[in-house]
Amino acid sequence: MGRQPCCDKLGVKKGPWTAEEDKKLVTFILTNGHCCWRALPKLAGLRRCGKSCRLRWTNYLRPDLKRGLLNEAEEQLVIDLHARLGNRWSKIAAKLPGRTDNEIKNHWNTHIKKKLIKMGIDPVTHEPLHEHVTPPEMPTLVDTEHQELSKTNDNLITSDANSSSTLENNSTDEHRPLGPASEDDPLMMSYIWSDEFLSNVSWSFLAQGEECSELGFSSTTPSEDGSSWWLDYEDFMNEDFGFNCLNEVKMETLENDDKL
DNA sequence: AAGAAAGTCAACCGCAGCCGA
DNA sequence: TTCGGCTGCGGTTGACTTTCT
Repeated sequence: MGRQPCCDKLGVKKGPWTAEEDKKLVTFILTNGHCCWRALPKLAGLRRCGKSCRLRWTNYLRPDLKRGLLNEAEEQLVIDLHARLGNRWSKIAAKLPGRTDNEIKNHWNTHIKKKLIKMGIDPVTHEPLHEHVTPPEMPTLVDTEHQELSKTNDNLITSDANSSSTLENNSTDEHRPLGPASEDDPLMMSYIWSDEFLSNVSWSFLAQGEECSELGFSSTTPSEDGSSWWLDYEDFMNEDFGFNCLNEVKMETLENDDKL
């Protein structure tokens, strides 16, 4: 017998998401929120399982996500948190605004792990791998790491409002994108955050409002300009997700809109 | 230029925990 | 208290890209 599959396997698509699917998912969530992931694909017209939708949204489509590699401050924070929490990636991700557990996990496995090993530190225990091995970097990290990290972490963890800017300021990557439509993003993301798409979202607000009320979702009043859309979206995100960093994203987007 | 090897990361799988009936 | 459904989490896979030979 065994466990019931999370979704009906028949007719459920797997593999990479297409731009069309992304558009459907984003439009639906922006319009309706995610009531329950299991029902969402059907309601959104997607041939995906709810799990897949949730993952796609949380790891890639969420508007508050930072794109690009972790900067040094974030990396140090991950190392410190990993020393305390172990492989609890979601807990670690919770301390890094705009980062996902999957992203951090991948970065840990591909970059940080190797970096630590190279420095003679066991990435699992965070202890020196061999007592007699003291590479040049070792004293720097072992002796000063916790002092520095403590300072860094205090800044990063305790100040929600400043966390993003702190990270940005510490970043060595001058091109780190602030908003979702960054130069690193694929064309689809550019489209999603383009005026064309945003106007389509407004269409969706109008078109699906009736259906939403039938389903018991909260429907948002559509608006014709992008700024108002962001205000609605911000409310939605704050209420449903508790996101605070949208102000930054919003401002960035609005600034870009002004420039265009 | 071409094939192999290594690196990266999006996505999937299955388990654990929570919650309501 | 037990059971079943749902969500979230962490481990893993595999496709794609980049680097090396």
